[in-house]
Amino acid sequence: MVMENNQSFKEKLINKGYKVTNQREIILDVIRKNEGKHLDTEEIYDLVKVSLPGVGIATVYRTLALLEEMDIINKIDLGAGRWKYEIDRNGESHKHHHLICSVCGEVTEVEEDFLERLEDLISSKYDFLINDHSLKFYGCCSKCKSK
Amino acid sequence: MVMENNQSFKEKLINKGYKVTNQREIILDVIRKNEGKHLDTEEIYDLVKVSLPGVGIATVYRTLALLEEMDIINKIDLGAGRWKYEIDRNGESHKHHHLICSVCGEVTEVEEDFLERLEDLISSKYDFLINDHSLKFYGCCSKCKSK
DNA sequence: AGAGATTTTGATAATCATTATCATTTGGAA
DNA sequence: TTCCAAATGATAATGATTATCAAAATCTCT
Repeated sequence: MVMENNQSFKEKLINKGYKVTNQREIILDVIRKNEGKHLDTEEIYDLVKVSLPGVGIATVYRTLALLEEMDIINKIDLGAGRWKYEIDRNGESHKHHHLICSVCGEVTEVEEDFLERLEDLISSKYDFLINDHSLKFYGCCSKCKSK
Repeated sequence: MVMENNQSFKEKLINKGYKVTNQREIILDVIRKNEGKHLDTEEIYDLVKVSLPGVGIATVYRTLALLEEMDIINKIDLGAGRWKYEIDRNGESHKHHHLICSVCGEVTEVEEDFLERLEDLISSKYDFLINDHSLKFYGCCSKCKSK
């Protein structure tokens, strides 16, 4: 029931005056063990129920909001009403882009950032202070192309 | 009640076997007259009621879906559950980006596209056929900066 | 370890946006 | 003008998320 690298999570909860509960540990564990997939709330709920059959969906919503507030996870908006949760990597989540396959829905991460020059141009031309960006490419992944 | 440049809209409706109604003409007119603003369904509904007090919200939803299907408007996903409708410009809607102010919510269009080189890199490296992209910058607009 | 104060949880009601249903009205061809 | 299919408006249904609240669990203090 207890998993790797959650000592710091426990400490963070205690430091903020929150209580350490089985539900919170298991929900974070499910997100950690499924990095790379893009799970929605219902899918996280189903996976948590494997370890904790009596868990309520409201607890999943509450815990996801808590983890987001604590900067442990980020809610990544994929557009078109789709999103996923992923572990926060020291605020570096904006350093990658997403390829979203319109056929199978697969989401691939592009671990690069070529936008610095464009950001400089835009922030001077539009007098806009850029804090973050989101870049998504929609199309057809290699697997679906070959079918 | 009748407005400029809706001849082609009438023709398109007739060509597709749809009927020309006051509701459809007024809803498209409201969207045309408010280009640049980013209206959601409720705001469009309120503006349509000025000319057509008895209109139902369901008709607004139905007509927006119809206009989208006919490629007359595009639903632009701004992320974080926000979106706007804009007139389709021959499929060139992806040729601009959006600056979204986190303070006042203002949406500014950036009428440029610097992503061609990046698209080439990504499509070869990831074997992904890119049909469209979405690029959004989040931050603070000039008006909010000066406050 | 046990009692007590407080937080968290699970069940479920409430909410909000959107979609479906259906009787009535309307557009447009004959 | 008549007639039928399509469109509309009112409202019920839906689905996702949030709020409520009594019961259970956590953690502090002894």
